[in-house]
Amino acid sequence: MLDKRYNAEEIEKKWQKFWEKNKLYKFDSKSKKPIYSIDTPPPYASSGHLHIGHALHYTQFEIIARFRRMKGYNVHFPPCFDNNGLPTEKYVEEKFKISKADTTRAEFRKLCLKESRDIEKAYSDKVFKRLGHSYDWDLMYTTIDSEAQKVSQFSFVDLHEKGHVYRAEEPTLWCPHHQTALAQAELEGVDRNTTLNYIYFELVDGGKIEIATTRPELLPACVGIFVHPEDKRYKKLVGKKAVVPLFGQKVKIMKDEHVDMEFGSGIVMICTFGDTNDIEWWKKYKLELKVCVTKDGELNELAGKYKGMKFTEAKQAIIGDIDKEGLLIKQEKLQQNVNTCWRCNTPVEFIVTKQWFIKALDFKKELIKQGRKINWYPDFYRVRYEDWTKNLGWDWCISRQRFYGVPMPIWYCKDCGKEVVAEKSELPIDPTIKKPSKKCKCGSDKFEAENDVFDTWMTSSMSPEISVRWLENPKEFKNRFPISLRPQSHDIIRTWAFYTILKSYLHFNEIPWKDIALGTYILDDKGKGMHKSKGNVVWTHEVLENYDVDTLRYWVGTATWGEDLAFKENDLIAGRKFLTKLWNASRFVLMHLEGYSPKKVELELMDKWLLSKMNKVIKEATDNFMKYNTSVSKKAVEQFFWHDLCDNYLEIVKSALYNEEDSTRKESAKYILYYSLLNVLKLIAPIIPHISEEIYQKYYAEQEGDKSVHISEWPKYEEKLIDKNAEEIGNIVIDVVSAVRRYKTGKGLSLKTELNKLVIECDKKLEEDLKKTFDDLKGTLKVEEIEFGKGKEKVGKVKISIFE
RNA sequence: GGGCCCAUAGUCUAGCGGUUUAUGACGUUGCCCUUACACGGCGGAGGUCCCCGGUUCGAAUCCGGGUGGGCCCACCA
Repeated sequence: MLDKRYNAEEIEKKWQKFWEKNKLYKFDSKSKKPIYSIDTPPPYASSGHLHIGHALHYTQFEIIARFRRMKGYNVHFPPCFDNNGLPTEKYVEEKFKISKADTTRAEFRKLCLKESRDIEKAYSDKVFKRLGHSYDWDLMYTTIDSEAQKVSQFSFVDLHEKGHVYRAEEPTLWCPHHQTALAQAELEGVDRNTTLNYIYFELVDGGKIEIATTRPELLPACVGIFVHPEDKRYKKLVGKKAVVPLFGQKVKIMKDEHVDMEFGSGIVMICTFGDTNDIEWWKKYKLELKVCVTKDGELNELAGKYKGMKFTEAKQAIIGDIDKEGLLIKQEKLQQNVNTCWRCNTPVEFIVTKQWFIKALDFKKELIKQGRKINWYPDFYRVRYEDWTKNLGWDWCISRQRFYGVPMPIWYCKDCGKEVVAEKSELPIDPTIKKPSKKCKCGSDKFEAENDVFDTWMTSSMSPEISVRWLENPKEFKNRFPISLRPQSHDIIRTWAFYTILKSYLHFNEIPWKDIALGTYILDDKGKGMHKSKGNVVWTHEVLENYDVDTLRYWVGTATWGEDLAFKENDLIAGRKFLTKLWNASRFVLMHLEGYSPKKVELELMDKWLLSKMNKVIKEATDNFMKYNTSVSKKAVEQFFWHDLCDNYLEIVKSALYNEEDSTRKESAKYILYYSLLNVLKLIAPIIPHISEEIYQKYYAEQEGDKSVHISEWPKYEEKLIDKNAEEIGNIVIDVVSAVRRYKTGKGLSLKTELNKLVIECDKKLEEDLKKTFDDLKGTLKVEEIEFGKGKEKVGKVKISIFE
């Protein structure tokens, strides 16, 4: 039978090995069961990445996988890693103190790949397996695998054929640190203080105007000036020309309603490019293009003597010179929110480069419609998706000037300049290594390979297709798409969710998944986001040094999907206590069930009471798991187990169980104990799989004939076992028990103190049924005699009197 | 500036129109070694259910308006 203490470490390892060895969680492609597939988020395979928040989020949907498996689904649950992206590249650069400029693309990629393989192994063993996650490891994929690359490139080629991609020379969001183009979704706003400089511009025909700017370093690229059409102060300026200080170019003054008369002097200068507004007006009024910045964030020859200076340096130098010329009027402090690269927080610039785009703006309406076909949990996050989609301002820029990533399968003809996109059949391909299979249409066979790689989301947005092997098995794919569930975190709705929905729409005119569930977002104990840079990160392995895996998982079970949760170590204690209670109660129950096999028997009233409650709990737990309300489900089970089963039912049947003689009471109690503990184990197994497996294996596995509790059948709700009458009588019994306990405790008496007589006064209609529970009551309360009569103290629906 | 979410005892949380004199846990406190569990049991104390209006016979629960927090987005050159 069960040991006196639950030895977590040993038991966790034992069953993890058992599950792995028996391939318990293997997806069965031949099974007739309905499929439940999960589009697992590929975690970054870069070191020091997975903190307690990841353990929380990944375990959260792992619980769902376990539930669905028991509920009779053929669960398709692949593990995966994202090793294709800037984090890996940056990490390798830092670790080996090299930059992508010092090495060849092939060499660099090799280093990246090795690094991520090591980390994947470490994460698999030390995080995911350790947490008891039930992936089918044979389904593992990573985003740099050739299959993933193939899907990613295939997607590009397919969309190119469909006319949904284009290459354009456009002002593009640019990260001067990473030296690459970015997508709108990769921006992060950062508040900062800056200086608003008021500068004089001289007018060509005499006089001067005042312009306020935060970016004086862009003066060399100034191509126009705007005032508001209704602004009385400046109406007469429209059509005139002004001279840009220091740089001398003459620019036209124009009018546009977008000018804010209240801000600064009410006159705006346009530089190519300081912000999105500049781009808008540049396009609208077909202004000249003047580029004064380089790709690494310096000024170029257009800036004359300021050439080679970094922006901040140039800003100071230029303002200094303007001041010297007596053109600086005043300076004001200004709170500003600048868009920065989300990975390095460097403010982004707009640089005109040739980049590849996937069309998104044309499909806004359809994408919102697609979003509405998907079930969002919680539902309100759909609004966030719709807001993002509605407000999109740019098509998706997918080319990145980086090394480590999926190569773009394109060449350019050296003679006619036309682009040649790879054939679907030759994917995956690295155009820098292989040449096109055909000549260019112009007859030339000289090509230049595209050196860019895809935006990492180009691959991530295909995770449903990769995970269910779209290209490997297109026939099967049709049956498996859309996927059942996308679990993800809410901060990447605008990227991962959006791009995935977009891709699935463009390729298949289909939604990628039926459900999308937003996991719990972790905060530190003070309610702030966890960031390595803030030093407030809690690591999973640290927590596991002091707490068992199931204790941690129990805590995960209390988290609500879609809400934020502050990590407080104290909250883990509840789980630890629960495990102890479950262990001890199981010891008690199994002790009495030794050698027992369930047989149908006549049930007593209190048995029916428990059965009725149990069925309600089964229904509640099941319904809530179906809706991803893990915590509600868990709470219901816990309540039933701890209070109804342990505190009340076990105490009530205890005297019968310890009675040496076999009795019908003992038999019916055993029958109830058998099923109530079995069902509790099953209902809680998805959340705390190790301890429930241990208890199950010690007794139930043989009785029930299942290899493991985790592939056993989920408890069925039986409406015919809901018994309102038994519940009413049972609740009265519990009230009476509680009152007598209160009486004894109030007098400082032990609960086993014997009492002489208990008198109950109740509705005559209830007497007959209540009488049936007198034997249970006598045993539980150690009372000699119970009778109906006048009661003194009101206890719920009845009155009682106690005689010592 | 726009959108979304949240607000319940010292802390976390359930309830989301009447079944509630608001649930459970952590913490706190008194009693009890009760043939599973003292890592426990039985009790107790602890709450203007953020504020102001409204709807209703009835509001923690619905509506409107505040206040405070969080998140997402936009943005002023």
